[in-house]
Amino acid sequence: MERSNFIKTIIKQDIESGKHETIITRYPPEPNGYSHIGHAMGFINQYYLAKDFGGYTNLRFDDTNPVAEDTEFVDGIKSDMEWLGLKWKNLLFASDYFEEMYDRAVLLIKKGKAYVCDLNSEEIRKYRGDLQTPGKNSPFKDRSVEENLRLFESMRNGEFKEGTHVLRAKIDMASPNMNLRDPLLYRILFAHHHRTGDKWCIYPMYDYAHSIEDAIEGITHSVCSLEFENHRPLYNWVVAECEMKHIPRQIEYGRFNLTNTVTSKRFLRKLVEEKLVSGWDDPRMPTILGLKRRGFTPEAITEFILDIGLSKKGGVTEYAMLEQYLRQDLKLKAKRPMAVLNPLKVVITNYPENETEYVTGVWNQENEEFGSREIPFSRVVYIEREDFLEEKPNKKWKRLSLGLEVRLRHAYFIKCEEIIRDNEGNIIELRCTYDVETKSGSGFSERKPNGTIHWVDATAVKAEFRLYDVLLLDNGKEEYTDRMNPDSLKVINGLIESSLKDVNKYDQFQFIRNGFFNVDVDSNIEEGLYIFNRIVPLKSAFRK
RNA sequence: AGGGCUAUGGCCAAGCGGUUAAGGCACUGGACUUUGACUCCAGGAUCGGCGGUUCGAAUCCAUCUAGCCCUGCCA
Repeated sequence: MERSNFIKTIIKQDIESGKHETIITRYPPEPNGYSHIGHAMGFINQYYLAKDFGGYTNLRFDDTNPVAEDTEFVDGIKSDMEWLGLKWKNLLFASDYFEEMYDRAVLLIKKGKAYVCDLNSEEIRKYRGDLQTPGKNSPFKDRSVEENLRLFESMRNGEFKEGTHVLRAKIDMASPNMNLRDPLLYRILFAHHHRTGDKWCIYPMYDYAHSIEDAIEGITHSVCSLEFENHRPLYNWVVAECEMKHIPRQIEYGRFNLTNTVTSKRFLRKLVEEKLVSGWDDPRMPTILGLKRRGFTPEAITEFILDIGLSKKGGVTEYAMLEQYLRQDLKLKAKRPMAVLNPLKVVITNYPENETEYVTGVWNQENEEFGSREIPFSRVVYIEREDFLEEKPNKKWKRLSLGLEVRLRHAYFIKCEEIIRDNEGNIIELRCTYDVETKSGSGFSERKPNGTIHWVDATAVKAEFRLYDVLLLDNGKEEYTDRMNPDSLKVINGLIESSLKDVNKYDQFQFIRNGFFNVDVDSNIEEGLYIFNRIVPLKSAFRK
């Protein structure tokens, strides 16, 4: 069924009524940090909202506050968006419009709609009143147009210190909407801008700048998050009073949240700075950098975001949903080799010594394009420790136990005959026998094994597995700091089948019965250092 | 003299006056299975509460309740 949401409904109506022919949206990040999955939702939605109707999206950096912004983030955000596979029509910057914004501000002054205010920030706050009390007019509100013009030019020319003067819209100090109590339009900032350098020392505020940017670009639907609802009257005021030809429409939707993780910029930075994670690209981070390194795919993320939908109700989506979209996407894309994370040696006593045969394993039975590989099989193999229990615990146990028979996937049935222990009683080896009649593919059907387990042979290669879990626990605590999952990363050493010797970084696999993994960038294949990130475990109906 | 917004099954979310109230995720059964995976079948809501309008309301009106946002020279 076609996805539907309230914004698409609005757009559809606007097209049917002839209000718009081409739909133009924009993704307006501020280049002051790394993007995360919440930002991805923003761009993905902006992109498809336009694309679904044959329109396009602009990527526009909202660089109106030089104090926080930097080119490093511009480049980072661009590459994040490219990785997601989203294409913008125009790459733009708010700073491209500084001159026009200035001219429009002069127009506002001439119309008597804006004035230079000499109050300092504390005074402005006092004059603004509060939620219950109306504000008072600034004593500078009634300056003459000429004086305002002169003062504003002096601001631009750097004749005043920071904080001494601002340009304000003349609206209504008694408005119940705080945003309309003569909001600031320009402030003085002697800061070096990453694109305009030192050309300007006055910078427009968001509400003023954003409206003009949208209008200049002909944005038809300026989609933003809920917290800007109260700003919409100001947005419309600026567009109207600045006499912009094109009138964009701002529409707000509920921002996306995910359980068991954070997208708070402040907290993410804290994680990095306090080394609670290895960096902005730590595979546990919800940053695009982190998701990429973890092995998440742009396709899964996009489908997930699009399926969540858009509404005016800000909700929290369960992390399990994202996981399932990953599995679905990777299912046919990944080969399905075998890896044993926690090896237990098995000696097949009735298999001839010094002999090796090869068994055929299809890479992915649901995607024949991958073909198959030949897996060496001989007297010694390794199985997963947890696939063996001395006694079958219950009728549902589908693994190996003493006296029981299981199939080694792609190979033979083996039967456990004896357990070898060390001095402390730990199981260190299993002695089994195999049945040559039961070879995989032979059509043997005389009896059923107690299950099928994965294994690796003696030529297996050592590998490190990094098993990730959610960053935050649901423990009822308020503070993120108190919700940190101590087990968000477990590193274990195991074995991968030797056919995986020539993998490449970022290659994705489904290790049979263990989950989806990718090759971490920390790997050094040439030197035999194999590191795998668990992208997501397989679902499991197994219960103790 | 506060204002704005939201409320549909555990989560997300369609629905726009007449439908047995879509779908996805989760969960529970069951089938299948050389991955306890995948796949397949089956299972659950009367729509925040109370009134009203209407032949008919999740959809319109009123009111109540709950939650979120707004008093940066941030965006």
